[in-house]
This record gives sequence, C-alpha cells and structure tokens, in this order.
Amino acid sequence: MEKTRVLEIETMSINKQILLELYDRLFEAFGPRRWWPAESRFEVIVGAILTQNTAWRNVEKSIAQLKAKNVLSPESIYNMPVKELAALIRPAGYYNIKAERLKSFMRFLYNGYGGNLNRLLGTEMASLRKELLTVKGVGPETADSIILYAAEQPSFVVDTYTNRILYRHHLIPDDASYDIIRDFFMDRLPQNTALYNEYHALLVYTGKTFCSKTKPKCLQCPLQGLNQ
DNA sequence: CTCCAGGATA
DNA sequence: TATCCCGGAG
Repeated sequence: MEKTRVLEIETMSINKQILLELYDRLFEAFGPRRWWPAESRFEVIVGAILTQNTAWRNVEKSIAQLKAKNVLSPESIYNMPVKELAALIRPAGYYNIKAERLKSFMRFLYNGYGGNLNRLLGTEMASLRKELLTVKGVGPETADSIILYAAEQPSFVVDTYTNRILYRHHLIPDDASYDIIRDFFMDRLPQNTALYNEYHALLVYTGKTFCSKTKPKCLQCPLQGLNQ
C-alpha cells in the first residue's frame, strides 16, 4: 500500500476520535438540547424555511401567528394568498421571499406527493435530499434540517457555526464547501439520526454561546484545546 | 451598529 | 464573487 494512502487512513481514524471527543465534550457540558422545538413535522418544515439567516425567537413569533390564525397546515398555506402569508410571518424577516418559499414548498408537496407529507418524508434519504433541493428556497441546510428533524433520517446538518467551529479547530480548511463539511461528519460518524440531531443542536448552542464570529469566548469554551 | 437554525440571483 | 432580502435583539 502507498504511504500517502496509509496516512489518509490514519488521519481519518484520528479525526473520527476527535469528532467523538468534540461531541462528548459538548454533551457533557450542555446536555441534550431537545431539538427540534415543534409540535409537528410540518411545523419543523415551516420553521426550517423561516429561520434562514434569522434568529429563532423571531421565527417563534411567526409560527405563533400562523397557529393563532389556524393556518399552520399544508392546505391552508397552499391556498392562502401570498400577501396574507407574508403579513403573518413578518416577524421572521425577509417575509416576502419566505412567503414565496413556503408557497413553492407547498406546490412541490401537492404536485409531487398529492399533499401527502408522510409520503414525501418517507422517501429514501438520498432521493429525498435531491427532491428537496429542487424546491426554490430550499438550499442544503434547509433540506438537511427537514430530512433530519422532520423525516428523522440521518442527514448531517451544516451551518455557519459548524463551519466556524471546525475551522477554528483546524479540522477543515477555511473555504470548505457545505457538502465537504457534511461528508466530513458522515464519513466518520455512525449514520444515526439521534446522534446527528444532538450533534447539530450542540454545535449551534456552542456557536452562539462561545464561538461567536467576533469576540469568541475560547477560554471558557468546553472545546478549548481540542485538536491543539 | 452587528448578528441571526440561508438562499437566489447576476 | 457581491448583493439583496428584512425584522428584532443586544
């Protein structure tokens, strides 16, 4: 066997251990995050679209308004005028674009799956991901959030925090793409929905609390010293 | 002022 | 690659 190949395998093995240690440190420090906070799988999907580049607390206001009007359902949103929908989700920001995105998702759901959410979410993971990525307004992070937290299938969710934390611990290069980072986890961790669920939630909590873009609190971070 | 469970467009 | 979308909290 070539020497470079041997080194690749050793690096892979070391990084596996680091990813497990990373998880263990965070879980030990913070415990289970109980994601995704939603009452239904449909609510997860709506939340996943509304939370794009938006603080969750603002999404909660929008979800609450949809519930108050009793329109948090595929058929209601499918049939609702887009302007009316935009007004209801206003607190989430980007409300015109997000209203269009919710509508486009519902058209996708009705056109391809007869409005049957179970049928969509029951699709095998790789196919489901490709399908979701055809929806205008659903990018890789939103697709993986839907797969992991609504369909409960093991697709690792990557976000800005994931990127930053791995980069700061020298596990990925500065310019690593979404799919490279996703594969970095999925090639080294067991394909386990509960693990991916908790892992992403812990990374987000850590990113917010310690690994902020400016003024990170490295000295107090549970990941201090990980991978040198 | 910056930042936030991003994605589309030119 | 840069710009736009946008309210709300710190």
